[in-house]
Amino acid sequence: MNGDGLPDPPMRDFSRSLPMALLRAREAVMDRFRPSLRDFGITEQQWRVLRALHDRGEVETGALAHLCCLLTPSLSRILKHLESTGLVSRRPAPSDQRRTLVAISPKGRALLERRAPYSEAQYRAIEDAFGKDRVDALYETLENLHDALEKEKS
Amino acid sequence: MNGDGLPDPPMRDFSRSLPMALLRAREAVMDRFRPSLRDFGITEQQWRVLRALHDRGEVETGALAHLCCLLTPSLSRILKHLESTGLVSRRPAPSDQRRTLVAISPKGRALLERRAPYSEAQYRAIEDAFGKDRVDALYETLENLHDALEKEKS
DNA sequence: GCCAAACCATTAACATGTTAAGTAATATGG
DNA sequence: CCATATTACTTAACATGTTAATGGTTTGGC
Repeated sequence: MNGDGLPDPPMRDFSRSLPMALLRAREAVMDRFRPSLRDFGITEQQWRVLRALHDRGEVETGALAHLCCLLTPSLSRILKHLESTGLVSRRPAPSDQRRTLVAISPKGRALLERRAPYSEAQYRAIEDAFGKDRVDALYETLENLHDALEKEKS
Repeated sequence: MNGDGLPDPPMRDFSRSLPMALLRAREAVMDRFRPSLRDFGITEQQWRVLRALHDRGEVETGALAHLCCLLTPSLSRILKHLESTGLVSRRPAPSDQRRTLVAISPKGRALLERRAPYSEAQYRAIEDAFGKDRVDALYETLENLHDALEKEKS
């Protein structure tokens, strides 16, 4: 009871956890990509960083974190690692010494282009297994959910 | 070029990453739940464990990991922590000394029941923002995607 | 120009994710 | 029975997730 004379609403079934449902689906997808990531000796997050820099060119750390869906403390460590292995380079922004500009190196670009076909092959396998139209619809649903929840934060 | 005289297919746009789309949506959802988790001093993963044990009673470690979408090394550390704070108890299975049975304690159940209303309130807010029918449809899509990708592993 | 506030990145500390190796108990073939 | 393989869980090692604190930079008001 909760003071109004009515019982508390029952706790939802454990199977109806939205974070778990999203996580489970994501893990099923990642299972397809992990083998080639492992073969190329990089992590999922490192791949995201290389991928973003390849598309966008030189990017500030904060913007890069947002693009890759990483928190800046995580990105800070990841960049330290990628820089030490020569896959990216960093330099302070000329106009604002607080900011750091990050760019992919030729070595990083080469790694990206070697793995890309393996990644694309898995995307095709996923579309074959689930249907390209359903995958496209899922992208849209997920973006709409994200937007609906972000909007409320104002 | 790749040997057949045709150019490699272009790399997909960075915005079309299924792992990232699932992660972004999940983060938007988790942003709603993190404040109360923090207030009650437990992590998302610890909550999942308590939630599963509340529903299922005494469960073996391996089965618990599967239920909570955790890897067994992670669960091993989580259980050590939950046991040290008195929220769960462990005992060897009588029939097979390799197996460990885990159960929620009264203290764990009390914590669960105190936080549950905050969790439920956020589920209602999410359904209000996105629509209950669309949330239900998303659960089904995610489960179907999971099943379609798992089926191929045979 | 000066100082407090805001900003950007990093570091710190603890918890979990991921893969590989280790340990103890049980099942299995001979 | 016994040696072996298999199973269930734990440890280990390294990378990331999460929150708080730190340390330079810049901005804005004065």
